Amino acid sequence: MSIVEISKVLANQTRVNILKWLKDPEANFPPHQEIDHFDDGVCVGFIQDKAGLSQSTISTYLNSMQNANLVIPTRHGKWTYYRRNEEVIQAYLEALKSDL
Amino acid sequence: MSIVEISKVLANQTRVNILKWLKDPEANFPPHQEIDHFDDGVCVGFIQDKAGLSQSTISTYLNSMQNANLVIPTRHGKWTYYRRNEEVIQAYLEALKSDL
DNA sequence: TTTATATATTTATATTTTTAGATATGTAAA
DNA sequence: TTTACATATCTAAAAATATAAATATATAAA
Repeated sequence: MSIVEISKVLANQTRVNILKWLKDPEANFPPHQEIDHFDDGVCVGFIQDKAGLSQSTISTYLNSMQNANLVIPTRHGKWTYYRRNEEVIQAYLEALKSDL
Repeated sequence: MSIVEISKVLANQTRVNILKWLKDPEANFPPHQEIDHFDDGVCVGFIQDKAGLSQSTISTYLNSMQNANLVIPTRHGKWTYYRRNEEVIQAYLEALKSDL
């Protein structure tokens, strides 16, 4: 986990928004139909609709966020759900607080 | 002060390094000759030497950091000294903690 | 075992960032 | 009032990023 790598992810408003939205899926997304919870996060399609960008762009963003370990993907059938990786996010905040 | 704007500054190792170095000028830079303190920060030339990048690059970096209000410039004679803007840095950490 | 759907990957273009050389500007000293 | 020096700005090229269309892949349903 590097400050610079994670800062690069946060240097884009849509990616920051995605992280914020995933803090409270119930408040920010409609209920899933396949499953009745957000335990594994939110499916890509919902995130795409909310962000208003193309499917490929959102997939690329989620991939970069996953590479930085900021989100965790879980596949259920046809869908991939993404949730926040709270430990890494917290570690980043701590690293900033002590290093920066 | 926006999370995205400041994150863009932090998305570069040299700029992060500069902020870190400015936390402890005595430890990271030789003493100034014109003045005998670091109260207003460190002159551009010292930062440039330490970073090992060109003068114009460092000047550009410092300008972008100043635009984000992360550093404060003070001119003394021929020299410009840069110091951290602790309030903005702290506000950024708080914003991240609550928003992110 | 086709077909439909969700997501990922590839390809491509436009924009932004990085970086430095050249030049300009501000200031102090000669 | 030139000159020297510190820093800023301008210009430009290379690299990275943003973004989407097209295509591929994975999975479930028909």
